[in-house]
Amino acid sequence: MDKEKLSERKEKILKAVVDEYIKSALPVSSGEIKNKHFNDISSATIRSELSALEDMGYLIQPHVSAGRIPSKKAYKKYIDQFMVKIPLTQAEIEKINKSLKQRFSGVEEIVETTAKVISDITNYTSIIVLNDINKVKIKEIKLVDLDKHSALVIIITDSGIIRDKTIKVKNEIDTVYIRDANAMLNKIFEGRTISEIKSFDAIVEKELKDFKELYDSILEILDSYAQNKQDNVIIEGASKFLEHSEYDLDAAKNFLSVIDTKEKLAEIIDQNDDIEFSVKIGKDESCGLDKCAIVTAKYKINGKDIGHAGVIGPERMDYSKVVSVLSYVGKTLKRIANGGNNDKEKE
Amino acid sequence: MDKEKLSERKEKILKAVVDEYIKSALPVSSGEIKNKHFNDISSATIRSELSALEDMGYLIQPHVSAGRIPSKKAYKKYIDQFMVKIPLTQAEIEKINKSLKQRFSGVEEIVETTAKVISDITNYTSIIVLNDINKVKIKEIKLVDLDKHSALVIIITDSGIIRDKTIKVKNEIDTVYIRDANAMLNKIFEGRTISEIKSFDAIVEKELKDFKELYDSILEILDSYAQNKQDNVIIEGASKFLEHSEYDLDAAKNFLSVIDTKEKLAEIIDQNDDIEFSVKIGKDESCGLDKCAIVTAKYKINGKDIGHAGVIGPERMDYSKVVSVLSYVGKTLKRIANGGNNDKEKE
DNA sequence: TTTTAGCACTCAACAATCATGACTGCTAAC
DNA sequence: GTTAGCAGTCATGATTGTTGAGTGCTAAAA
Repeated sequence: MDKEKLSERKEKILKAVVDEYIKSALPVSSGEIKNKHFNDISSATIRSELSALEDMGYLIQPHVSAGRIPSKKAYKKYIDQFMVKIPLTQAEIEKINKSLKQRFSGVEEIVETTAKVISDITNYTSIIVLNDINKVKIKEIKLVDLDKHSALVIIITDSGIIRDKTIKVKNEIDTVYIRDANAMLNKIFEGRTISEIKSFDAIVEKELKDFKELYDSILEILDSYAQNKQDNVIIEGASKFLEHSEYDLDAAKNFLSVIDTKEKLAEIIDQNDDIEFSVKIGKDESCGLDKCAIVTAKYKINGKDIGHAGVIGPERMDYSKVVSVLSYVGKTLKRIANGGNNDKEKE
Repeated sequence: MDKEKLSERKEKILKAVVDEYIKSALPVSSGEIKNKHFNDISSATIRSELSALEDMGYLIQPHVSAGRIPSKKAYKKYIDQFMVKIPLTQAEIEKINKSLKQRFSGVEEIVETTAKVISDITNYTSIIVLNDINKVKIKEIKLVDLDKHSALVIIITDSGIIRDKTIKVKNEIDTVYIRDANAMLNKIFEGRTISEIKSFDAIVEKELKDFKELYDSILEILDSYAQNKQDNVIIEGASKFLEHSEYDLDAAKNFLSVIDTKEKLAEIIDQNDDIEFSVKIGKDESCGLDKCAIVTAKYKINGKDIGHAGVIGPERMDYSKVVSVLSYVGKTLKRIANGGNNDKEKE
C-alpha cells in the first residue's frame, strides 16, 4: 500500500478532520478545525493543507462549497496511526466486570452476555461469530435416553461448546443400549473434527452393526450444524444501528436484511482467521454493506479460540472506543475462564 | 361494544375502502371506489356514504381534500365480518408442507422452522412466543456428568420442550452420585410446575442432604428461565417490516427496539391466553407500537399447547392472508405431531 | 326520498424563485 | 510560508404560485 509520508501538520489536520467527523457526522470546515485544534495558524493555511490532503486521496468534498469528509483511506490511516486507546471510564469498567463476572453455565451464556455488554457500552450493534464447527474437535459425545424411542445427543467440543439435539431411533432404548452406544460413539468421534469424521464414512461401516441408524442420525446432526452457520452468529442491539443518524430507510432495510441472513456475516468475519484486530470499512471490502464498518477481535476463553467478537456501525464510528472496549472485554474473558469456577464463594 | 348496524351498501363500501387501502397504503377516494367496485351508483353517492361512515367513526380523512383511510374501528369490523378466508395457493401449501414435513428433533427446531415459514409466506415479520415456562409441568430432570465437577442438567417438560444448562458442583461427580441425584431430583420435580416447586422451598430442605448445592443450582436455573422471557420468543424476518412502506426512520427505530427487547412482546402476546385468534391494532391496545398490528393464533403440537405464533406488521396488513396462513400452519403442525415420527421412512 | 351532476372550495404536492450563509480557491500582500 | 480579503459556489430554507385530486354542498332529476 502507498502509505506516503505526511508532514506532521498534515497528519494533525487529518486526524482532526476524522475526529470531528466521527463526532458530528457533518462535513468539517477549515474554520472549525482552526477553532478547535489550532491557535497558531489561520483557516486559510488549513485550507491549503486540506486541499493537498484531498489531492492525496485522504479527503472528499461532497460539493464545492462544503467542508471535507474523510475517505476510506483516511479511516485506515487513522486506525493504523492516529488512534489513541482511550482508557475506559470507571463506570464502564465496572459495568463490564459486573456483567462478565457472574457465574456462567456454558459458553453460550458467556457469549450472549458478552454480546450484550459490548453493544451496551459501545452503543453499536455487536456481533459474535463462533468458530466454524467444522474446525473444532469433539471431546465427547453423550447419549441420554428420553423415552423408549428418543434420546438426546450431547456434543461437547474442546472449546467447551455444547450442542444438543434429540433424535429418534427404531430400536428400543434401554440402559444397555445407551451404554454400548456411548462407548461406540466415543470410539469414533473422540478427538476428531467434524470434517475428519465425514471423510472416513466408509471405514466404520462394518464396526457399527446395530448402531448404523444412530450413527447416521448423529452424522446428520453434525452435518446440519456444519452447514448452518446461523447458530454461530449472535447479534445484539440491532436497533442501535439506526441511532447513528446519516442513514436512510434504504440503508436500514439493507442492514436489517444482512442481519437477518447471519450466514453472510459469518463468512465476512470468518475470513480473517489470523488477525488479532480487524477493521473492514465500506463496500469495497466485500462487506456487503455500504457506509458501514465492522471491527472485530479474536476472542479466547479458557485458552481456546472461540471466535470473533465485534461491532458493526457507520464508517465514522468511534474506533478508539470500540477497540478499547473490545480489548478490555477480551482480557476480562480470559481472566474469568482462567479463574475457573471463580467467584462462586463470594455469593 | 357499539357495533351498530350498517346498511348493506355501507358495508360494501367500507369493505372496499379497507381492501383498497390494504393494497395501496394510499387514502382511497370516492372515484376509486366507484371505478373498482360499483357500476351502478355515482361517486357523489359514494361520497355521501363515506361522509356518513366517517361520522360513525369508521373512516378518517387525513385532510379535507384527501381520500379516506380506515380507522381502527374499521379494521376491527373488517376482521370480524368482512374478511373472507382466501384459500392458499397450491405453491404456498406445498411450501408449508415441505418445510414442516421434514424430520425434526425437538420442539425448538419445529418452532424455528415454523417462524421461518410464516414469515416467508405472509411476507411479514413473524413472532412465536412459547408458553410461560412457569406454567408447564416438568416431566423429567436428568443429570449428565461432563467432567469431575460439572454436569449437564436436562429439563424435559410435558410439552416436550427441552432446556439444558451446565452446572458446577463441589462434590466429585461419579456414577453413583449421578444415579442418586437423578433419583432425588425426579422425586422432587416430576409432574410439578416451576411455580409449585418454588413455593415449597422449605419442605424439601431436610431430604436433600448432600444434594443441597445441586438443588440450589437447579432452582437457580429454573428461576432464570422463569424470569428470562427472552428465550421464549422467536422472531423471524425482521427486515420484512420495513418493506411495507409508510414507515419512516422513527417507526423503524421504534420497531427494532421492540424487537430487541423480546420480553415486552412476550407480555403483549401472552395476555390473551384463552383466545384462538387475536388481533391487536395500534397503540391503544398497549401494543407499544404505533401503526402496527399483531395477529396471533394459539398453537398446539402433539395435543399440548405450546404457545402463540403470529405476525407483526402494519395496521393495513393483509389480514385474510395472514389468518389463512396461520390457520393452515396450525393444522399442519397438529397433523405432523400426531403422525409422530412420521415420514422417516420416506427418505 | 334518493341519486346525480355541477360547481366552488380546500389543500398537499410540486416547482420556481430568492435570499442566506457556510465554505472554498485564488491572489496579492506580509 | 503564511495570511487576509474577496469573489464564486452551492446547499439550505423560506416564500410564492400552480396544479390537480378530491371533497361538500346545492339544486335538479328520478
